[in-house]
Order: sequence, then C-alpha cells, then structure tokens
Amino acid sequence: MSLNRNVSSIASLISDPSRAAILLHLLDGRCHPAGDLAAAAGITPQTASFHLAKMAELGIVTVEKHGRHRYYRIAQASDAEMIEQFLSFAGPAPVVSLRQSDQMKKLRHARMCYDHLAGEAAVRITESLQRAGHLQKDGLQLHVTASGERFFAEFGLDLPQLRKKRRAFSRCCLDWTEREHHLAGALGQGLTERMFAMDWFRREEQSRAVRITQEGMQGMAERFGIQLD
Amino acid sequence: MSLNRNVSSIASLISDPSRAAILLHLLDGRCHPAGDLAAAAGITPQTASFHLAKMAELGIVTVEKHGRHRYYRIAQASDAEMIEQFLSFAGPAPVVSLRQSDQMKKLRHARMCYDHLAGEAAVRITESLQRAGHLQKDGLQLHVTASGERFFAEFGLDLPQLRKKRRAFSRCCLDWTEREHHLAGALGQGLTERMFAMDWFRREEQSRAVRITQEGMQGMAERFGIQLD
DNA sequence: TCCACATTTCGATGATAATGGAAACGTCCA
DNA sequence: TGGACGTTTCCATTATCATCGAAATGTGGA
Repeated sequence: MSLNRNVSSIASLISDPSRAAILLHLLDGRCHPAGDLAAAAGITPQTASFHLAKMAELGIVTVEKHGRHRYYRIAQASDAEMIEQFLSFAGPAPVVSLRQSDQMKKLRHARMCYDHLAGEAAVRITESLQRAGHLQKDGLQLHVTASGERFFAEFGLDLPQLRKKRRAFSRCCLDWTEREHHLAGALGQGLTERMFAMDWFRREEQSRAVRITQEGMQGMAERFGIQLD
Repeated sequence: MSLNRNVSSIASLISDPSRAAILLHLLDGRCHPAGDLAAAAGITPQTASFHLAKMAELGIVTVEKHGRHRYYRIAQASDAEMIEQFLSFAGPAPVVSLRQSDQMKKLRHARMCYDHLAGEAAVRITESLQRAGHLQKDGLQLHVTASGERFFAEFGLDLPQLRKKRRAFSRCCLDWTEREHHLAGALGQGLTERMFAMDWFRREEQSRAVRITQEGMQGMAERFGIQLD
C-alpha cells in the first residue's frame, strides 16, 4: 500500500532546498543558464549541474544548448502550475527584509507563472472574463463561450491556432498569492503574449515580477472594466 | 531567495515512502493507533513512532491517548486536502494487482476525504447542487444561495450551527480521481454526516472506500437527480 | 503483584544523497 | 593555436536520516 513512485520523486524534488530554489527561479518561465541557477540557489556549478541532471531525468526540466551555455527551463506548464499550487499550501514565505517584502508585493500584484500571467491582475482579468460571459467555469476547465470567441478574436488572438497546440487549451491555475484561479493553458499564454505585445505589461529584469504600464492600466479599464492601482 | 521552510518540510514529509504510506492511510479521516499505521506502512513500530513524532512536531497530525493506545489523525482538513491535491498531480498509482485495481475502482466511486465525501459521488452531488442553484462557485468558495439555505435546512442540516465552527464553511476540494471539485469545509462535512445518518452510505472496513446503499441510490436520484450505477 | 501489550526512547548501523575539489569537455575569442 | 569560460563528469567526503534491536515507560488485566 505504498504511494505512486512519482509522488515521492516529485515531492523529494521540492523537499531539497537547493532544488526548490532552482525551481522557484525557473518558475518565471524563462530559460536560465546553469551558472545562474547555481548562483540563485547558492551552490557551486557542479552541484547545480547534479541537481539539474536529476530534474531533467525526471522530465521536469529540459535543456537547450546554445554555444557554451546550457539553458534550462521547466518542461511543461502543468509542472509549473503544480509547483505554484504546492506553494499555495505553504503560504507566502516569511518576510525577512524590507527588500524582500517589496519584491513580494510586486509578485502578488502581477507576475509570470511559467508562460502566463498570475497574481492579482491575472485573477481580476479572469473574473472579469467570466462576469462578462466570455468564459464559463466547468470544473477545472474554462470554456470559451460564443461571445468569448468574438471577444478574443477582436482582442487579436488566433483561437483556432491556439487550439492546435498540443496542450490544454483553456484551464484554471490556482494562484498562490490570491488563492483564486486565473486563466492558464494555451489561451492564458496567448492572452498574456498579446497583452505584452500591446505593451500593457513589462517584465522586470531578473524576476518573475511584471510591471503594468500606463497603456495597460487604460486598456484593462476599457476592455475588462478593471481598475488596478 | 530560498523557499519557505514549510514548503521543504511538507514536501519531505511526502517524499519518504513510509510517511507517505502513513499519510495515505490517515487520509480516511479516522483515528488510527500507531501500531496499525506501522503495519500499513510495512515498518516496525519504532520507526512508525519516529515518523509520527516528526509529523506531530510539524503539526500535521495530532495524538489522542486512550488507554495504552495512541490514536493519530490528520490535524486539519486543509492538510488532508493538500495531500489529496498533491496526489492529483501524480495521478492514480499504477495498478499492480487485480485486488488493487478493484480497490481503486471503489475509491474512485466514493471515498472519504478526511471528513467529507470524495470521488465520483461527491463530484456529482456538488455539480447537482450548483446546477439546481443551491450553490454558487466563486473562486475557491462555494456560496450557499437563498434556495440553498432552504434546501439544506430541509435536508436536515443546521447551517447556523455549521457556520459557527472554526473552519471554512463551504469550499471546493480538488478530487484527485475525478479531477473536478467537490464540496468540502464544514458544509461538506455536515452534508456527509447527514447522508451517513440517513444510511445512504456505509464505510468499508479498513479502507477509505465508501459503499452506497439502496436508500442512497434512491435518495440521490430523488433529491439530487443523480443516477449512480 | 505480575505479566502482557502498545508505544516510545535510546543507541548503533547502514544507506542515501548533497556537496565541492579536481579534471575533462566543448565553445568562444584573440 | 592557446587561453578563458561555462558546464559536466568523476570522485571522495560528509552529513543526514530511516531503520531496527534493546530497553524503558505506561497501561490493562489477571
């Protein structure tokens, strides 16, 4: 009567502080060279390489060689969401420094969750889309309604194209700072991409945090009826 | 930039196969003497005691002394739900034996998730309550509507009493076999208790599985419009 | 009072696994 | 071609931790 092998291996992945630090760093959805991850976790390159090899073997991260660098990233959005969800149980990390608290505020406000937007902004957008009848929640799925089809098309998204991708089209992702759901899947990714293309958001350097621009404020108010401070 | 201490400690709790087996056994919400848990995990009483002490220190389980036995149980429903959710990521365990597959079928059908019903039956009931307009989903909350108030009262639940409990009144709990939400919180517990009182369900011995009675079949059809096989 | 039994504490053992030094490999650049 | 650099592989060290035997604690029953 033992648990699935996977449960234990996934849990032990997170249970090691060094690996947890690496994963947390990778949660921004970007590619990171091994050296950066070592620095982020406070370990030597050898040790980081050891951990990364282990994670790659489990299929949770993938490598891409570019010159003498090897860029790692989380393999699947669903894994990133799993880690995010796990974070939501433990609650936000205890605040140690002012600088950290400031960073946490930014993360809570808006951040990347692998390849889509998370945080207050994402939750509010998702709520707005449901309220407007563009999305309809059904279990862990978020169905796009007929009006939603029109809305997203007008917003500049190519839905048929997004549906073709080999991943969940539209689904919920639990937000660990807001404890609410936000839009994930191909649609979440596409919407996020589009909003970045319109310069509504800009990524902070070296962080998962995302900054909302003036255009973003205005656009969110006009298109989603959301007032963010 | 390291993760919260809790994240690692909780993860390492699950990452050990023996502890995982113990936790899985405790997921039925019942109290279990230490010896039973040792047997369930396939370890000696000493080792089980060691693990249980560690879990108790983290506050994930609590002890109750009765004579020369010490009964352990999962301290909080939210922790049980956390473990259930974690299971949902890894998916169901690989089937090894026919006996196991049979047991899994039962679990998928109806089981206890700490103190409330889970599995297909629970998901269907929750869906039905939403469809009938008695419950309304709002993020992770499930609001009881005015018609819901009447329905539950008529069903024999004392809602004001349930609201008084020092825990979430009504919330979603992700079902790891169905990958859908079911009703949890004080209301989920109360509803489950009431259905057991009406003899709609009966617990299997030594298992989290729950059997539906003839009365249950009939009642579910009449009250919830659900046809379970 | 004595023994059986459930459980814990203590102590020793053994296995596992994270870590970093040394060195090798491959790539970029001069 | 040679050297700097990012990364990995190999290897030895170390620390941690699960495990169990032995013994202690505490409870119930005869």
